[in-house]
Amino acid sequence: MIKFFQHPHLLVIVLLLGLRTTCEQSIGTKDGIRCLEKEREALLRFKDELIDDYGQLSSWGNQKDKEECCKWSGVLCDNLTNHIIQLDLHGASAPLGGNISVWLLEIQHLKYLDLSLNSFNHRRIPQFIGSLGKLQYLDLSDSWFSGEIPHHLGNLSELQFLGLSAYAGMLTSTNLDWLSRLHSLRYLRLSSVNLTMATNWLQTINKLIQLEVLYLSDCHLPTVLPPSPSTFNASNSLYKLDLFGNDLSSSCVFPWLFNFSSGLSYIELGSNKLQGPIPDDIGNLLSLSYLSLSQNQLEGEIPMALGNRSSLSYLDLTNNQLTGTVPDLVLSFSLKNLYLDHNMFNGTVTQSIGSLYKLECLGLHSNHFDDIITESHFFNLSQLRILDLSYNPGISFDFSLGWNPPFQLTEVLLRGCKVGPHFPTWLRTQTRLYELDISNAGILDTFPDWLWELSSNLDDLNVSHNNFHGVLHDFSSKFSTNFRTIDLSFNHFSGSLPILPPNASLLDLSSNKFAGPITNLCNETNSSWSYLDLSNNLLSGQLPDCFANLSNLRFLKLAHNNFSGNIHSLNIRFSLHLQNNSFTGEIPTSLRNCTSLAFIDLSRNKLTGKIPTWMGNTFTSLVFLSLRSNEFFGSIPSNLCHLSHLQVLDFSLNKISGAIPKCLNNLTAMIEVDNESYVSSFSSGLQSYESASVIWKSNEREYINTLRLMRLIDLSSNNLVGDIPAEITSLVTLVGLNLSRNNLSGILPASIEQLRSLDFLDLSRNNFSGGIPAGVSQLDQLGVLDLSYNNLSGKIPQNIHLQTLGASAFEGNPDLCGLPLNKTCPGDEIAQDPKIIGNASGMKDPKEEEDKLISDGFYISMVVGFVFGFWGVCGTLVFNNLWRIAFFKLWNSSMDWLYVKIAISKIRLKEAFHKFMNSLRSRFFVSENVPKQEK
DNA sequence: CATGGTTGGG
Repeated sequence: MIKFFQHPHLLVIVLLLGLRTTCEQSIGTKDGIRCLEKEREALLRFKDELIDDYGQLSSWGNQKDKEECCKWSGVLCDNLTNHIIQLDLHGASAPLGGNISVWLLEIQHLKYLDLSLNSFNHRRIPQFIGSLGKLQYLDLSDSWFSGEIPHHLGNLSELQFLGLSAYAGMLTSTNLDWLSRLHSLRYLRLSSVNLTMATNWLQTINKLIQLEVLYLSDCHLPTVLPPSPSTFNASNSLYKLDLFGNDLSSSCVFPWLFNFSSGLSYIELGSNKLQGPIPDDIGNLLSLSYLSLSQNQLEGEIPMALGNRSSLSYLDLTNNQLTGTVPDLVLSFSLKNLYLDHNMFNGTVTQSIGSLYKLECLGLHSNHFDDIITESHFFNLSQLRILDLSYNPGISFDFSLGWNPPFQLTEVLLRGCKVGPHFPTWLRTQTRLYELDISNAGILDTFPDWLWELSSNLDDLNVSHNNFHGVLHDFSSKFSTNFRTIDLSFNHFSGSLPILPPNASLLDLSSNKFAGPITNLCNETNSSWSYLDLSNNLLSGQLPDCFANLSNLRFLKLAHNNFSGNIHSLNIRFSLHLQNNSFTGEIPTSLRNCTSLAFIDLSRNKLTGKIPTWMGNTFTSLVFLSLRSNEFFGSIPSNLCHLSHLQVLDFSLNKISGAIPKCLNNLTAMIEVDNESYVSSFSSGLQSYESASVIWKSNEREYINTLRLMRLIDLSSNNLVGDIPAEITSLVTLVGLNLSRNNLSGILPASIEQLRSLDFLDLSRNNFSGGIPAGVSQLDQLGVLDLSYNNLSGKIPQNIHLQTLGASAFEGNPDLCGLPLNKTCPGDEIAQDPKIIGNASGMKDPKEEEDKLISDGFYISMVVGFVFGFWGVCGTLVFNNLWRIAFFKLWNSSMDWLYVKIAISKIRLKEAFHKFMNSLRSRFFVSENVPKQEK
């Protein structure tokens, strides 16, 4: 009662309602109107507090012609009593907002209430909904409610259907006791409700003995031990169970699962932490038609008990560590979908698959199957639509030249299989294709012209990493209007650049032998193009004017060609790579409009002029800026210090003069561990296309994954004067600093010891004087130090790490003394300990030199970055083929690099880390070419 | 029965 008085408006409403009820005959129609006046009144008041931007409730009103509320949209009245029994106000196409008024309580006979897919702006679910005691159906899913689910819903004892799924854990329930009172519940959906604290979830579910359908995906369910069989009282009616994405273990899930009688027909357990073998008991689930155990850590073979059951039509075991052959017995004739991708299966699976005459989708991607596939394998598979045999290096094909397959495929994915040497002619019969990937498939052939006109639905075409040669003819009039991606990269295509589909978004023609000008790019208005990579070809001439019209272009990569002339009229959103061409003139002012650029590489051209001051104010998201090896002059504008996301600044090999700006400490990305701008580009997926070449310790290398950890300032080989501003030493995450080959002078700042992440420090060939600050010996991540050819004096700090860097780091400073130089300081004894000093002559053995390419410190920090970065992006990649492939490529290249690194590393960390990396690698990308681990 | 959204339906 006290609570009641805290809400005086409730009192008023109840009094009003009471008055009406007594004054009114509830049954009987007036002028053929069935609608009960008090219910109409309540609905109008209910509507008053809603926001109906889309006019979903425009039929609700108090005008004379709208009197019949039983005809209002979403309203259903009972045929006999005329009471409103159903309100279907789901907002799939026209979401409602605002507030859910307590006037709803006046619709006391309501059995069905659907408010799903609306937009209630983080409001709480009203407690009073628990007072609509006649409700049998309640759906509040995905309506932007947030907070704790009110336990009052537990009063709805007639409820059979309850949908409360939420967006990304906006709703929580810390204790599910309220749920156990809903004895009539047949359907329950709490997907994405945060149930971290609901340790009683399993007990609660077990009390719902009428339950038929249960969705608990992405709920953060805590792992609990299943109840002991004596207390177990599970529903016999459950037939559909979805526990996707909960990190549940085998010991939690399986014992529980197998206590249900044989009625379960749909089991989704993907993305959990199921480990060990698939239990034989799975064979007791006699009604099983859908089983997904994907994305777990299951090992061992497919149990025979799963074998040949007439009901199974969908089996997904992808992304586990399953081994062995796939026995014929397991392959049920009723299977329509069979996904075994990313496991370690071997043997010949394909013969038995040939009898699965209902098969529509077959995924065997990334296994170790060994087989020669012939026409007879496919004889019965007339329903097949999707065929993915990618990354089974042991699979090859033997089809007769005129083979006419019994199926019409929509997806053909044969990446990394032995398809070649000739282009598979049977594809010519497949006229419904929308995705074709025959990349890296050993094809040595010319490109078949008919492919361009094969299917009007072709979306994605990837023939990269083969040996295609010859000229591509102009088939622009035959292009599929659906083209999204075309990847012809890493082949030997020659001749002039073909006319490209105007509606595609990703076009990669890089690493071929296309030659000559690219003026025919401008034949169309290519406003859909988002990614254009023509790098590593023999293209030349000036850039055509049309680039400014490519209004959606995020990536433009023209690097490593022979383009010349001025760069003009560009309109790029994210990444611009023009390095290694012969561009002349100044940085174009049109770049001022490209304010969202994150990567600019103009290195190795013949560009000139002053570095524009507007750059610092324009590119607020810039991460990478290289003007290396051009003919820029003038001083470094201090405006550049506004580039707070900048990680790589490379102005080396120019004619830049003046002093180093003191404000460099404003480059905050070089202070912070994680760069917001970079991380956001990473999570948007853009990053998976990005790479950048960095000169790292005299070697050019392509940084892809690890780029996000790189922090580099390279101003070497210019005409800079003055001293090193102490401000630069506040860039504490800086990994590389190269100021060599300038005319810098003064003493080295003592605060240099703050640069604890520094792996590479080159100050050689300047006029620095004074002593080497003792703090340099604190830089224990340093892999390369070069202070040679200055006027430094005094004693080299005696520190084991510094001395192992070699004498060459200090030579050319006549007044320096002490180890590792051969020159003893005045008054010092010669006290060499060969074990510590090693080769004091300054000569390093080549192996050691290689080791320092990337020092241990950078390598460790990469691991840290990897752990954080990888997981964030992996989930989105797994399901998007394009990104997945791109990422996979990057992954492999970075892994190769790591293995090289590890092989030559002398650190103890090696073993532990190696295990860790291997477990990751085998879990997610069980793939070929895993280098042997060193003992 | 109840799978669509400003997000996955694996």
